[in-house]
Amino acid sequence: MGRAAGRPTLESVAARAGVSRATVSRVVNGLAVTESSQAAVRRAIDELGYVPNHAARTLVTQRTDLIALVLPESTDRVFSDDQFFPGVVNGVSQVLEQADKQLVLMLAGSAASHARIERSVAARHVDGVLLASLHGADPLPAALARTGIPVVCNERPLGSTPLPYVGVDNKGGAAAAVRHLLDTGRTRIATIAGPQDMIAGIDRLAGYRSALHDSSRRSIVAVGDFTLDSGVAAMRQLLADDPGLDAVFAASDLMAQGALKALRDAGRRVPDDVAVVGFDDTVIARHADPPLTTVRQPIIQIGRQMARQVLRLAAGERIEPTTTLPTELVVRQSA
Amino acid sequence: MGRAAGRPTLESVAARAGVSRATVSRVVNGLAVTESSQAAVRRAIDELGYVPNHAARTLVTQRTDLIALVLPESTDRVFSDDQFFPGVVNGVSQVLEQADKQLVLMLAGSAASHARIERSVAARHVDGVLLASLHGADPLPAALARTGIPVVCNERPLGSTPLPYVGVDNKGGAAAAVRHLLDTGRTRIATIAGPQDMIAGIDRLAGYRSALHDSSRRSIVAVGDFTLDSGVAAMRQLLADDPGLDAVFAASDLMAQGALKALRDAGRRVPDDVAVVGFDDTVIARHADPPLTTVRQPIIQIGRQMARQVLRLAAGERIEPTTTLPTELVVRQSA
DNA sequence: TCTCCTCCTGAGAGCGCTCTCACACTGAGA
DNA sequence: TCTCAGTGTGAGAGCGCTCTCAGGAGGAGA
Repeated sequence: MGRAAGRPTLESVAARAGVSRATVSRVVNGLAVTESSQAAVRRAIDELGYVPNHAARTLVTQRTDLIALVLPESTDRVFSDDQFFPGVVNGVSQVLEQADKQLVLMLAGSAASHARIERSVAARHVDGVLLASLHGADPLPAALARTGIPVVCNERPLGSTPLPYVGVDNKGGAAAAVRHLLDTGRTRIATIAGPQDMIAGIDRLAGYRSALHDSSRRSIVAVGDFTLDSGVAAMRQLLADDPGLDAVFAASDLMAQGALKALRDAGRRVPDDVAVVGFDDTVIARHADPPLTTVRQPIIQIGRQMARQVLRLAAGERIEPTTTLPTELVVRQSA
Repeated sequence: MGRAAGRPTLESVAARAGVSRATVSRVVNGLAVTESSQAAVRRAIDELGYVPNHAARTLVTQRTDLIALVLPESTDRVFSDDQFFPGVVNGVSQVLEQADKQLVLMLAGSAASHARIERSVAARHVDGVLLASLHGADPLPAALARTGIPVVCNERPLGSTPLPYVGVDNKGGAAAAVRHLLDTGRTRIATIAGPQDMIAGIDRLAGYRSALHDSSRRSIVAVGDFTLDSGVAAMRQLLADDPGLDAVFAASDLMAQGALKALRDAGRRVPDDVAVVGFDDTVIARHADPPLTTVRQPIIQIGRQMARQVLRLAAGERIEPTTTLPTELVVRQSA
């Protein structure tokens, strides 16, 4: 081999094909070139096994072909609770793969990692950022927005920074759940709400309230934090507050599962004594005992749509800043 | 501002601090420099908000500071089943964060993504690769090994390519589970094995067999694929094969949960009629009904150790190619 | 005072790519 | 035959950094 050690470069391909570096670059990037040089270059590329040097390209184009997915939950909780993040990762990764971008995962558990992410984004190590699971007080969205890099959130960010987001119809889904309970003859319908510093928590409670309000029933509310244990605790609380309740809408499947457990412990039968509806439609719901009636949200679609939006922004296109995906009631045996 | 538009460069910092580019570079990289230039440079960096350009640095150093985590499961299944991957991601990300590396997530579902990953790795877009959840026939490990890039696997890869790996004591854990069942007076102990093209499936079955063999009991085996549904099916099969069995060791918590369901459906009480032991100690185990006795594997540790090993390799250090982490029996109510 | 060694510093090359710009070449129209 | 578009191509600069190498300053030893 005449060439020096190491990977082949544009230069060596050009030499072999008998053209200039610029022409090889054109072929690689799909620009206009005569049939004959095209063929010569392609052959040289194959023979040499040439692959463009990503860093060199980034240096001049200012594109990194990297998209960050930032999960600002505490590192320990991110993946352990429900199936939401995995689903989002899945959807995101499908779209990025098609666009030939890579997914950089950043877990923003500690303050230190917060700072690190900000630095990394500000330094344009990535072309865009996907931000999931926002809490109310989180300063990260605003900080990232200030860097001027495209940011797309999962759910409408609380606080004053307007950022494009992809959400689901939490309110409509919750209302549909409550209406289902009303339609099946339930009269004292409680809810286990999610954390009130997250949109999913806030809007699902609002949906519950509005549907109940329409039927002039009174609301019975306990608040959890989307975890199973909090669902157990909240259900106990509700039973203590109103032993006569005959239905409960939980703002997550995990909390619904906790409710099932607490109800079983309290000797209530589901759905005979108390009907239970969850939210999310994760695997948990299908495998619960009894299988859970729940509100499905299209998790993978959320990921896909977030990725599509951030790619459009990164490409300089304008986008509709708000996407709301539909939710759908899935009736199983618990209600 | 005197400087041109865009982010500050080494050049502009140097100008402001009244030193050369080389000196600024030394400060940034922590090399020897006099106190006074040190201070001047640091001030200039602060005032300008300078952050090194990653691409430019990569171009010359040949380091990308990126580590890939490749999950070669089918894209749909990766995250949906158990809590294994999330845990690994968590551990990996903790270590990478400390080392100031970024995590690139690559889901290798389709053949196309396989090819894309190989190309990306061969082109040295990453400094190292972490390979999780290998199946027997997977050609990816060998292909990646050929690129000369550091690769660390989760579990000993099947096939002829010797690669460094971080595994757990599957055999010992399974044996401990079976011994516990024997010690508590069980005599007809079945197993729901995992897929036999994965080390975790193979070794856990081997552990079951060896412990049983030592006590000269006969083995009763059904094979699942680590999913809940397969656990249900396998348990039904086992009950049909041997209605008198009084214990079952499942090679994953998810399959154990499936077994619980099938046992309940068949009217058997757990642990009174049939004792059940799982493997993994995921959240599922704690929340099962009854709470699952299971073999804990230190999932986060696996991730951490994999990351540490790949970083060492990437730094040119030699490593012990094999790490086996201990497993531990956690006794709850199901056995 | 002179030499030698040590330590810090700056100049400059070069990493592999893209992209502008000017030039050559073709064929159409005058 | 000459001009003028129009098209493809090559030369060369430059992206922002690291790193080698030579030179200059300062102190120690003769």
